[in-house]
Amino acid sequence: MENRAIADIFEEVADILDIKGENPFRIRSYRNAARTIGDMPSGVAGMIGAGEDIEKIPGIGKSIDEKIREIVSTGRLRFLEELRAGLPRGLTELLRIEGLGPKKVKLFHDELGIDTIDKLETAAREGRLRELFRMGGRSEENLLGAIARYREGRGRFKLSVALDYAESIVRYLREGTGVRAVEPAGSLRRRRETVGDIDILAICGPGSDIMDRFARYDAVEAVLAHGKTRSSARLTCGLQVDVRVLERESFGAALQYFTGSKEHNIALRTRAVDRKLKLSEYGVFKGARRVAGRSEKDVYASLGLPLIPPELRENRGEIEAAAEGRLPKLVGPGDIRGDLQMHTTATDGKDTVLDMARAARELGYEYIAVTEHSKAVRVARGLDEERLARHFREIERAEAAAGGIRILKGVEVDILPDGGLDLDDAILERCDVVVASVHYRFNMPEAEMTRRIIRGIGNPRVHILGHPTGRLVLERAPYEVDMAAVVRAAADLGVILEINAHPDRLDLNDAHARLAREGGVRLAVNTDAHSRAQLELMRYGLFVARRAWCEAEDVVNTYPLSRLLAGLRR
DNA sequence: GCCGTTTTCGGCCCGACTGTTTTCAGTCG
Repeated sequence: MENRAIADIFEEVADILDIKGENPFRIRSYRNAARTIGDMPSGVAGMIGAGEDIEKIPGIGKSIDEKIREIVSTGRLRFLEELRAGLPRGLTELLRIEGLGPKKVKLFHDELGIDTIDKLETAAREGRLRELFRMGGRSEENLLGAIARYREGRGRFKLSVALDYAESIVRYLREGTGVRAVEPAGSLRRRRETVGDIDILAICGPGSDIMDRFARYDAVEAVLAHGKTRSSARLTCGLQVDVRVLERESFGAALQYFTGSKEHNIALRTRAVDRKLKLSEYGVFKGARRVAGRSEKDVYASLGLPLIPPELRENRGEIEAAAEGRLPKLVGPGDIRGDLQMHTTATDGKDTVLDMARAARELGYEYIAVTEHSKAVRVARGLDEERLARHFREIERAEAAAGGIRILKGVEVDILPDGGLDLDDAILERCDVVVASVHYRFNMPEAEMTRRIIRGIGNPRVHILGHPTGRLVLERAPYEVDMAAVVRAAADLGVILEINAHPDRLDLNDAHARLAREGGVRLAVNTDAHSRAQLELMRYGLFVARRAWCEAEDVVNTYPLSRLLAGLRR
């Protein structure tokens, strides 16, 4: 039984208790437990099998411990089945509609028998909802809009898309009159792989035109709200952007608050309460007196903490680590000395080896590895043994011509369905860097895919496992693979796992990368660039590495060339 | 339901906004 499945069961329990109007703190306990289990890197089922004490995990007490054991041993939870018996299945789905919470779901169900989204839509269209207590025509309109958005299923955007817009809007707003500061916040600032909307905070002097200026931004499709302190607009791409104007005295507290995550903020406010303080978006208060708020650093300091990097603010142990002075020194762009996966005109890349090498040198790199596809990747005109050998001579010529950068001879060899590799050992022996990846036959059962990958990296010529789950952000689910088993194998074999920096891949994701790091596996952050310009996508991979708590030491392409090469030989 | 440097009971994060009201419940982040 997967952690995800156990977490989903507790989420459903919480949803039903919510609709039933149960004690909100009891409900929160179930939601906390769901999140804790969903985030855990190792399988709860396995831990129980190994005799570990689940009840020791914070947020899991006697009752939930017993329920987890029941789920793991029987695959079911009687408590949930009893709860379900009391109400129609569609009711919990109604909670997913924006603006609809447990109270209204219950009201609609009790008064009008609404238990599906279709019935809700009909009732709203027929104007029957406005008959109910505290409901009106406006509420019906809003619900119809929310239903439409829910059905469209949109709402999240890739970080790269949102970041491009956010950076452009921030630059644009900073040029306005009377604008003192503009900073993006939200999940964007935490560098989550997808974001739902963009939050921008500003400090303005008197007579500032910032809100009018924002409304005139050329990608704005519709202004949804236009006030003195908060404006909201939808861009033509569908992204919603909120701009808030704040007082300088509370800017740090607001930046902290709007950066989140919600879970991090709740934990932080609890810490404030423990210290007889109150934390809100306006500052840290002792009674009525503000003791911090101007900068984020002050806010954290007033709670006895160093500044916690935004990427870590997920309430996944960062507050405890900060309190104990063991926050990681996160890897950053300045640490990167090279890039270990890229493609050129020899296969499906747009630029030559020499162009790529010169562009990498411009970025200040000491080395790159050129890693063409192998022959199994037909669409990319992948190389066979003979063409790869000829390609190595081109690499040598390019290295001489580029001057001052080492071009490692590499390949991205396919891991075939049976776990064999797509090229002879003899040619792989001649490579400085062998990346092994899966590119087709994704729909295997988990056990088979896990065996395939572990056998693939078991070939001692392989140095790096490329994009280890094959997912494409918001487009293609990862293939089914037991990542904990792959991490154990990589640790035993000394194989490096890749964080593919391409913003469409970001694979490994943050949770898996952290699992790898904690399992003693080293990582490589590679762009998989197919053009010179794409070499600059490195930052997205670094965002993932940072969210995974990685330091420079965890990432092999921060090493000087000699250390890198010494570490690659197996 | 969980938790404990106010420790086995009595707490549990905070404030704004919306739409409906004439004083506020529900929802959101």
